[in-house]
Amino acid sequence: MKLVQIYQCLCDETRLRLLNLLLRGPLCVCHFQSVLDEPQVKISKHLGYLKARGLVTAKRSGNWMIYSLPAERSRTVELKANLACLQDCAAGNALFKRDLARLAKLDLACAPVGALHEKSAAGSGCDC
Amino acid sequence: MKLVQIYQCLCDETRLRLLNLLLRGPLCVCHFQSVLDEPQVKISKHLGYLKARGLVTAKRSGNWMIYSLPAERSRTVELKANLACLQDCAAGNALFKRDLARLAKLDLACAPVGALHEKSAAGSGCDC
DNA sequence: GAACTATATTCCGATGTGGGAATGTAGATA
DNA sequence: TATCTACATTCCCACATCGGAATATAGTTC
Repeated sequence: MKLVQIYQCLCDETRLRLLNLLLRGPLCVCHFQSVLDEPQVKISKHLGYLKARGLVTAKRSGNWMIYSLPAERSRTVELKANLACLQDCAAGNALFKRDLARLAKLDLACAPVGALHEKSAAGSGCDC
Repeated sequence: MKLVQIYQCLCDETRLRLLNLLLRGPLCVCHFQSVLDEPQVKISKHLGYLKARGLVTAKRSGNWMIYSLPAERSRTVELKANLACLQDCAAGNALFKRDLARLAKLDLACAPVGALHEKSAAGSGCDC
């Protein structure tokens, strides 16, 4: 992946917010919708943009699509550096912090950490 | 300056090359033209784009326009972090390294470090 | 002032992007 | 099988961007 393509992925605020959340771990689309409070088509298209360029991966789990950052070991040096930089910058940004706070609440209400939408989990799915 | 605006400035290869050179110090447009080997209008427009968004500053010196990065102290945390990240990434990139090598040759042939196009300098201008 | 140099701007076309409304689809559930 | 849920895709429009050709401008030199 070329460096400029990484920046092209980072040059939209919605995508920055998605990546900021993904830095905390895998998430399904309904989490993004709930945290960002944006229309489904907008979220889905930006996730598709990131996926087409290799900045995120997706796997299906029942009705849900779980998005993740590529595995640490498979990230290029440039991607590692820029994701780390994004995380640093987001730490001082009100909007990004608000998103993380909302995510934390969702995690409590809707999916235990590490068991996103697993059938074996307590609930019958995602009510977020 | 918002974080996303920084990334918008970084999402074009020509602009990345310009900034990579500026990380070494101030330069005039003819240096950029010579190093990048791109048309004058292309260089000038991308410099204008960066200037309009505060990523570079410009001052006139005779016929020449000298472009610089904003003073270290006036850079936001986000800009500092991303310029440092860019410099790291560029260090491992063939094109950016080639640009720097070309710049080094120009510096020898055409302008002593720190005396870019100064009238008090030896030559009568820039022959790059 | 005329000519020249270095750079910026304008005009134009091609292309990409972002957003929303509507529709399609894969899998689960009844 | 029919329906429902979660998500993706298509179609469309508005708009920004990129690039080059041509032109304009600021400052220098003769």
